[in-house]
Amino acid sequence: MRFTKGRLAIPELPEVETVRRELEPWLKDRHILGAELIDAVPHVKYANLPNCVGQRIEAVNRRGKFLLLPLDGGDELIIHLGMTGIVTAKKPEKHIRVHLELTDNDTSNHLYFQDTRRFGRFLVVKQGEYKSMPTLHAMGVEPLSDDFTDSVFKAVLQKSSTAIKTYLLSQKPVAGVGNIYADEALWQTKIHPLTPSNKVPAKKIPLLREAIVDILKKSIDAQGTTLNDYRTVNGEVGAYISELKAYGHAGEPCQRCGVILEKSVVGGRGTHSCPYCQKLPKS
DNA sequence: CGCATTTCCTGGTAGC
DNA sequence: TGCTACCAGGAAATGC
Repeated sequence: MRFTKGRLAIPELPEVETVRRELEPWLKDRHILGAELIDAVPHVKYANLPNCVGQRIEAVNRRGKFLLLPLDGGDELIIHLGMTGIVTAKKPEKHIRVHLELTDNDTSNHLYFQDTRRFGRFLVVKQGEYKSMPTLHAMGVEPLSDDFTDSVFKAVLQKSSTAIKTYLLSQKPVAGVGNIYADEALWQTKIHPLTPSNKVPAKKIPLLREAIVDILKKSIDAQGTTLNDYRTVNGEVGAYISELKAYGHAGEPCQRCGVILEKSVVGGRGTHSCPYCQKLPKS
């Protein structure tokens, strides 16, 4: 599969972090004056939305791919972009799910959440209470924090025999790794996507950890310098896309060994890997 | 309980 | 050209 013109940029950790940095100066310390649910959507994804009205946004934080906005009344606004979620002050023409009215101190007092494919979430919980959100509740360590060490990563990989690719996507071993970066990190470190997590060779665990960190950091840098408007679907190729070695390159020669890269399905997700470089460990 | 599979949803696109 | 069928994805729900 190739990146075709108009293809959506899937929000992974680097793009969500870019969004967070944009939202912070806009939203921090504003009061929410009104909250309107625009479209008929599964209620659970927009639970308790009216509760945010009257509260002040204390911060704009990120946990994995989730945006967490603590409110001064003890609640927390959670935003997940899913595949197509866009947070914007400019009213979109279609697919608006939420409209917030904010403190009226300039022209940016309206917030719209647009979500074409309805995979996103926009809900209010009591601060830190993620029981209704199993992925967030069981979220692993932040990859860009000092807590993401070799020993921590090794310990969590020992806990599961699930395929390493699937386990990474579960967000349990480390937060924020999506389909693209999972494929990239596994290609980089020559690990077969189906390798049981607890069978990843010990010597490769530090390499995988390092690859995840490096790729995410590099991608954050690329997003920050290349995309002028993170809110829009950008059909042009972003800088990080040109760095991809595996994702989207099935049918092309591996840049390391020249063997044709394969496309497969792992855990129900499109998976790109090199049949020569990425071998399953003998067992 | 743990792991695997299915579901949600819509626009783009391949194929006829 | 117009129609149908299918695919992509993160997280939750369901199945085994």
